[in-house]
Amino acid sequence: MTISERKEREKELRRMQIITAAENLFFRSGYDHVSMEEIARAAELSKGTIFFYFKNKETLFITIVLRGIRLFYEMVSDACEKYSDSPSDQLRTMGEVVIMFSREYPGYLSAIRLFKSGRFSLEKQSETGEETREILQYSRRLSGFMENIVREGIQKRVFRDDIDPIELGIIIRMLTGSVMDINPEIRWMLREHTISEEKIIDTFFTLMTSMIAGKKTSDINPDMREYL
Amino acid sequence: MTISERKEREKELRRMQIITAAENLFFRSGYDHVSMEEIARAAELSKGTIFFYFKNKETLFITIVLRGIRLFYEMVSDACEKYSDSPSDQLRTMGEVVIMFSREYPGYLSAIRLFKSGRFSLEKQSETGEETREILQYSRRLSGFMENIVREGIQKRVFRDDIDPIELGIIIRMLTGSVMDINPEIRWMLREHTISEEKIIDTFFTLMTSMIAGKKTSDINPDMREYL
Amino acid sequence: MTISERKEREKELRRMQIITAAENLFFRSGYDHVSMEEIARAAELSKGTIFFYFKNKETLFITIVLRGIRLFYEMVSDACEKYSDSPSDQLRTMGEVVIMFSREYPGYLSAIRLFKSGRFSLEKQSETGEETREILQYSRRLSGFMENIVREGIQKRVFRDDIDPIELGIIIRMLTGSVMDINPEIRWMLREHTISEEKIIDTFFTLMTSMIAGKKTSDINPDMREYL
Amino acid sequence: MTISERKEREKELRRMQIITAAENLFFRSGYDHVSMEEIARAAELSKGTIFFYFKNKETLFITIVLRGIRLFYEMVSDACEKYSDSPSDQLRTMGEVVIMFSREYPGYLSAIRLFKSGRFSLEKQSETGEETREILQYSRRLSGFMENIVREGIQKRVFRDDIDPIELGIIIRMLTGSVMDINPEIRWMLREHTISEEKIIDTFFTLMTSMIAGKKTSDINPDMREYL
DNA sequence: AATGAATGAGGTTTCATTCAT
DNA sequence: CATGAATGAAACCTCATTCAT
Repeated sequence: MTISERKEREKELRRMQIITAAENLFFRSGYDHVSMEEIARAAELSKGTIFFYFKNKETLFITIVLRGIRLFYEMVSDACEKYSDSPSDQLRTMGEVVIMFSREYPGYLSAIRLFKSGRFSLEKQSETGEETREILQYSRRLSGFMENIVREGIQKRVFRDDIDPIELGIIIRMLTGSVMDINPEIRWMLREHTISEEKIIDTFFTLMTSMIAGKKTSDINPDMREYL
Repeated sequence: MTISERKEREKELRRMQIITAAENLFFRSGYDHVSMEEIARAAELSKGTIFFYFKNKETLFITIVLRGIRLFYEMVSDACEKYSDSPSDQLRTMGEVVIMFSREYPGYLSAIRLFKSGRFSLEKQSETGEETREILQYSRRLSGFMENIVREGIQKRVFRDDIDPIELGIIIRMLTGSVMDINPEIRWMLREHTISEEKIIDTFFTLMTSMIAGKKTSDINPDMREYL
Repeated sequence: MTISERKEREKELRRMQIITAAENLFFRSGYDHVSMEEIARAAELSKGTIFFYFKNKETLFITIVLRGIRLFYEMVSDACEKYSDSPSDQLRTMGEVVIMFSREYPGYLSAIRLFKSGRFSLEKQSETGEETREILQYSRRLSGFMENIVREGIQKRVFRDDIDPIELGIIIRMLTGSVMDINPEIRWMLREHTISEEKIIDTFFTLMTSMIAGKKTSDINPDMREYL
Repeated sequence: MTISERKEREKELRRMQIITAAENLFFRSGYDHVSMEEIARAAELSKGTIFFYFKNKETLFITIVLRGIRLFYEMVSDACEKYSDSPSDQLRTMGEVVIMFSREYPGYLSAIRLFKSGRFSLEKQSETGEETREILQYSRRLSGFMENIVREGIQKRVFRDDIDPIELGIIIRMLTGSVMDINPEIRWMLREHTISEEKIIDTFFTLMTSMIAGKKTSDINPDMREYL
């Protein structure tokens, strides 16, 4: 059995070799500016081999997206396990993870963004279905984390309860999204005012926390009682 | 002179004819999936003519981006002129413009996003320089609007003053960006919970306003003190 | 108008240039063993130009098939006009045309055969529809010629009338087909016995004529009267 | 010895397994549209194994052709043994076999036709020599059958003797060939006139028999006397 | 100013065949 | 014997761009 295991391992190695090469190129030049030929050269394999491992350029890319989202998920889920204290802290932790990810792996980030832009969506469902489905799963689980934090925050009366918790959850998601999305323009503004990314993000979370912070119970919207 | 004027007018007309055709196609199918051939057919002109008016496919696209950002700028500046009341209201007004734009002109929005994604950046500077520069100008002016609102808000003591106004401006920009970016995923979540886009956006601005609003220091939630 | 006419003529010339080059290669090596690259080289044009004139390798091939069948049709129709004498003679004339074609243009012949073999049929209907339809038209008209001869032969009581004229027509088509199909094997046999193709074909038509020749009218199958 | 025998048997089994799979695919989709990969999958073996048993895709195909022609030969030779009666009946019998084969094994038929079309001929002689030679042998033996019938028919004075028996033999071969070749076009005509294939073939042989039937001996061509 | 034929580099993909294990 | 990973040549096709008219 060890022999087939070794083969399995080697095959996985080759896959990684290809993925790594492809990642570098995609991250540097963008999906459209990279050819399978280049990927092959970078991986020191033949073009045919690339197509042996990945049916498509698209499939290869989506595999990378999947890797990215999986990585992000691990980071989030690790962080959530450690700090199971106050919802506020969890939220900030989550935000920190988001920022870390967006700084450490900007390539993955823009890959994920391209994937979600609708560029790849529906046509070739059958071919890439496997990975696509998995990506959606992770997305949903990530949403779950967020919702849990919000629900807990409201239950524990540390988050304001005059807002539908679901809406609050969604808005927090939107906001965190905006943090990940520190685009070149913003970056340029920061440079111009010599403000570090760390600083702005810190301020951002300070504001967000204060925004979410709890209110007196007398203000509680009766419709929302059920969530408490 | 009238004869050259007519020619000028006709030339401008042709340009518009092309831009309109290209817009429709780009907005429907995305930059990469539209060929110059198609654009020519849609504009009822020949491929050569397209290249006579636009050096490049890229230049043509950037021209459209410019149109989009100009349109956005007009909307914002119109809105700002009319409602020159309280900074809070101005802010909300601005948000509303943002949302209106993103709903009325989603095509321009994603064109702008693609442009800012770094896909078109540096290589062909010289060729597209003209338009690119203008786009940047509008971007900067838009930032200016925001900064003014924030500055005014702080001066009038309606915005919190415990935050660097520049940072506050940037963060507000980030947040408004996140609203424009109501992506498919968020949209899907909204549908699942039967929450309308209008509702979520209204809530969003309510929250944002409260976040930015000036506070008496005595109101601070003790749990949150550390963040201030 | 002369200017656009000239352009038209030149375009037609290019088409012919390509067709001629492709024909030579297809006839020499067979459809699958010829690449568009080769055709381009042979036509002294770029690959792109070939695809500008012909959407497909398939379309190019079918155009050649159409040329072949058109040529065949002209030959047949010319011959039929000249010799409007006895049906028997018409039949023999037709046979002679068939043989001439199969000897002069064996390339076209096998192209037509490949086309009819079902290799190209249904998948890309829309793309090659135009030519395909025309090919079918010619085929049908050719069948018409044959049917007319047979009908006339029966009416003039020079063909046997104890056979359903429709069946007779079909069989004659099958037989003439077999003449066109003098394949390598048969050819090899002829060489081995030092019999010329002319000789065997002459004999063939002698036999066929005697086979088709009329019978006493008393034998007429009553069911067939209507055709007379 | 039993052990090597078993191995031998198993090897033969594998061969058949491959041939059967390949046949099905070739017959369904045509030589060029079937890949070795597909064959391997269908045979539930690996690609490498296919190449172990058959040097080539071509060799594999030719093996199938050989199978087809062998099968045809068996059918003909069986039929000839049983009905050793009159040459006319033998001829009809032979025709019936031809038709049966073309209806029962259309796949083999078109494989044989492809093989004879010159597609595979000369280049790789050395590699496929063995099978090719055997195919030729069977072909020749089949011709022999035909020639014998004709010779006997003439000797027994039931076939016309005003025709060179060799020529007659060849023509009969051509004709029988035309029956095998009931191509889609003819088939379509038959359907349109609601004539069954059986009917047309019956009529065909009726006509052929009458065509071949004997003449008065006084008409005998003196040159042909030697054959009698 | 307008045309559209011509280009050719580049893209993705397929597949027969080899070979180390 | 059997496997299947690896190869790489060659296939078909697209399209932005140029240029003579």
